[in-house]
Amino acid sequence: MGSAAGAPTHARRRAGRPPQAVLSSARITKAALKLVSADGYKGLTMAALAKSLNVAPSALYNHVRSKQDVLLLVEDHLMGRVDVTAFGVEPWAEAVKIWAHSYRNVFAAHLPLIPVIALLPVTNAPATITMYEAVTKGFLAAGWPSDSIIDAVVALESFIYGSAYDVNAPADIFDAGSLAPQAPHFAAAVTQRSNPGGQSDANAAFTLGLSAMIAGLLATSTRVSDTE
Amino acid sequence: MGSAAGAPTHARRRAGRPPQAVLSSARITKAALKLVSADGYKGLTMAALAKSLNVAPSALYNHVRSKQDVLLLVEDHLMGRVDVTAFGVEPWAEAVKIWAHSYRNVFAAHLPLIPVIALLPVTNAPATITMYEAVTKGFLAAGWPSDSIIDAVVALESFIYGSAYDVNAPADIFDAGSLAPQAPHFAAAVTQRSNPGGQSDANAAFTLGLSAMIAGLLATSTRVSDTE
DNA sequence: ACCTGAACACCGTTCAAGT
DNA sequence: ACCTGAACACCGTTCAAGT
Repeated sequence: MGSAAGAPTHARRRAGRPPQAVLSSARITKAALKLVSADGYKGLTMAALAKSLNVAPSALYNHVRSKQDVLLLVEDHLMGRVDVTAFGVEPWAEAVKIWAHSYRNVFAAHLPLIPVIALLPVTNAPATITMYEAVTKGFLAAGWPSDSIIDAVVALESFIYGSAYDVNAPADIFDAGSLAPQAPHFAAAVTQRSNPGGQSDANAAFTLGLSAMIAGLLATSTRVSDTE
Repeated sequence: MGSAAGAPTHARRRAGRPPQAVLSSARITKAALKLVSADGYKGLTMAALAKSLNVAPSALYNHVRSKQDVLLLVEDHLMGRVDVTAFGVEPWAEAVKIWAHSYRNVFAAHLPLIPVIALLPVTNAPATITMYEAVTKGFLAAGWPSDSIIDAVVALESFIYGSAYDVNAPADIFDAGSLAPQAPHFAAAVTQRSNPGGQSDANAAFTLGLSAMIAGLLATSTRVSDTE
């Protein structure tokens, strides 16, 4: 699909025309990702996107209905980078860990997409649907009852989205400053955190929470069979 | 604190002046909340905020450095609505559930504040620090080792933030549409979800994930004593 | 069908000038 | 110290006009 995106389909037009700027969803997605890589999401404006594609901003609206549509294109592209290969190969708990780590790491670098993933229907997001299909099959193979799979996946995803934010939290996010004397137990707990500051904090909390949720899901589930 | 916000402190000025529009953090917070209640976060602009306070937009910048500061004021105010009263009264697991439900429900109605909570330091956010102090004391009372309390709280919060988004997801978010035939297992799991569509889905996933994480934290913790 | 150019209705923020 | 008024540098989006 989309393989002929670069091929002009109007060869019957007479020659001698100025070269046509052939826009497409694929080219828009690629250009958007390049802008984000260079300048972050503040650099992803419709004007900048159009400029990078050598068209007028209004030309974009022949291919997307809104900037939200552009974000959905980028989101779906990135969902293809989430590693689902462990499902059906590794034991369920291990596969979930690999998937969750990959999922969090991909979107920790794309925080503005989290509301897009969390709130927009998956319709016309093929890579996202493919990801969910692989995950569902992994749960089914582990004997998960099918009426609770989506709830379990949603719970895990909720934790993953929140954890993606946490990756980007500054090291001093829990520094109470001058108000520390009024919250002595909290301030002490922050100080006594295993390795306070830095990204290792986010990893410690993520690993702890993920292990806990996986263990809890295993304990409360009514799975029929198990590949572990 | 802030009790004299409405009282003019320049009584020595001679009379006969036009009435002064006394701005303050408290008045800005209240006006911002009112705008959000009326129109949502799209209605919270610096211009609208200024208008509702009968000042020029530029006047706001004598009290806040940016719109982010306004959002932080609102966030801290709302954090005071999170119910922490169960800590030290109910058993730990029950107290966490009450706190988590309250926390999620407060911010499900204020999604744009989630990046603010997740990424901005708690310095000068007194209600937020007060909330963390109560939670920390609840964990300590349940025998939680102090070097793992913050990680556990961060893990729970990450899940809460993601779940707040999920409350606002449309009922058809997992409708694959025309792509359903390419993801048969996923589409079937969506159909077989206990009560597909509506907000009860979000509640089912939230309850499942929260129970799992609490059970998992209890199982893997090295708590010394326990009030349960 | 797809693009251009101009315009529209906004944003958050700055700053000289007032009192 | 705190406010006004004007301006700045943007945004996303629309639409008549072209080819």
